Amino acid sequence: MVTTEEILAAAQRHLNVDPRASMAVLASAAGVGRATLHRHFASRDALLHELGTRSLDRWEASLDAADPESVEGAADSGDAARITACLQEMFARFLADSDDFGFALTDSYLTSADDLLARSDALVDRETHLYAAAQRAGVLRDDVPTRWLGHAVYGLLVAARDAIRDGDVARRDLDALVMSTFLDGAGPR
Amino acid sequence: MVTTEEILAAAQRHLNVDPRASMAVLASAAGVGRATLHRHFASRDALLHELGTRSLDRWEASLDAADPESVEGAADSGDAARITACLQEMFARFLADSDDFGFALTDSYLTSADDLLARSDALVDRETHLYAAAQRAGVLRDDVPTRWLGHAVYGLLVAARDAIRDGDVARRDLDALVMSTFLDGAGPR
DNA sequence: CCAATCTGAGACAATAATGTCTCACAGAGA
DNA sequence: TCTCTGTGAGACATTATTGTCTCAGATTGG
Repeated sequence: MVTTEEILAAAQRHLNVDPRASMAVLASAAGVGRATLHRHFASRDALLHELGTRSLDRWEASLDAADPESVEGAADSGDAARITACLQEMFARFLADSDDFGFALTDSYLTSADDLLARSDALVDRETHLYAAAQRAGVLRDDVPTRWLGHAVYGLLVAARDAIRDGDVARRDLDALVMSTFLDGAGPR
Repeated sequence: MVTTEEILAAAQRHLNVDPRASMAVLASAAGVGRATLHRHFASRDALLHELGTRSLDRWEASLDAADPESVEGAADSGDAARITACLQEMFARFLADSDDFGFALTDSYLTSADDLLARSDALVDRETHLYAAAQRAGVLRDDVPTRWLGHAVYGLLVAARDAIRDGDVARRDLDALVMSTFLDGAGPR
């Protein structure tokens, strides 16, 4: 028996490649009849909305894991090592999510529903606060807009997903690679 | 009168937001009747294919501008400054393309047609050679896979597009910001 | 003014997708 | 064996999309 989770995973995987995939295609991609797919999700919109919700849930959990409140405290006390560890943890979770959940942060079904969009904005704000704290603590450079850091992280996540997809980077190296590229860049050591 | 170029630009802009946009939507997005849209592009596939071709043309032109052959030569002679300038030029062109053309590098209509996919692969290889030369010349770190550098650049282009879209970075600062983030990272200066 | 050209609106048939439904059937458990 | 639940296949009406076509009106250029 195919679980709802498996259907969602298959759907996301497939929608990443072909955003126009129909319910019939999504059903067979999940190894399930079209009727069964409709038993899990009344409509295509419902499926997309659930996919968006799951993505935001993961994102939120990753932010929780980074524990922004304690980061704020650490920023005040200048505990750079603590903040670096938080960032590392958060990145690792982002990467893990993009692993087994696909990668839906900016995908189209996120920007379609207002409630998802609002939630997404709120999470962006939370994450931005974290980067701002990191800047104050001297962990991240403060000569660039704080929000740029968030975009750069997102971009590196895209890079990580693509690199794994193409087999250009081993999964076990990915966390360190992303963190190192983010902090140190690609210039000579 | 609306030119084919304007139609393509509008279509790309719209498809970036909603990949499922119908011909009717694309037509009105371009401020044009549906019949007129079909006069420019016989089918939806034809439109998508043209969009993909244009993207690859731009990409190729940017690679040409970076003049990889001379980069190869510079790598051998260790002319780091020359290579850095090539990278800078190429990035600037990439960013300019994402400006007025949208941003279609990995979009779905690229991966659908075999000829576009093959061309894309060839361009990836060319670009990879450039990064490899940069690594040999000591302009880019050589402790990471060469292909990772390409993915990282692409990710930063995504970041740049999003940052501009959200108004988080001024356009005039973008080139330097992307270059600096790529080479130096986001860690403290 | 006039002709040639291009346009948008919309009719049209063909096709694809959606959502609902029924039904036969397989497997699990009593 | 006998339910019982869930499944896949597929029929079905509805709607959306596609691609083609015609036609009246606007624009352009002579």
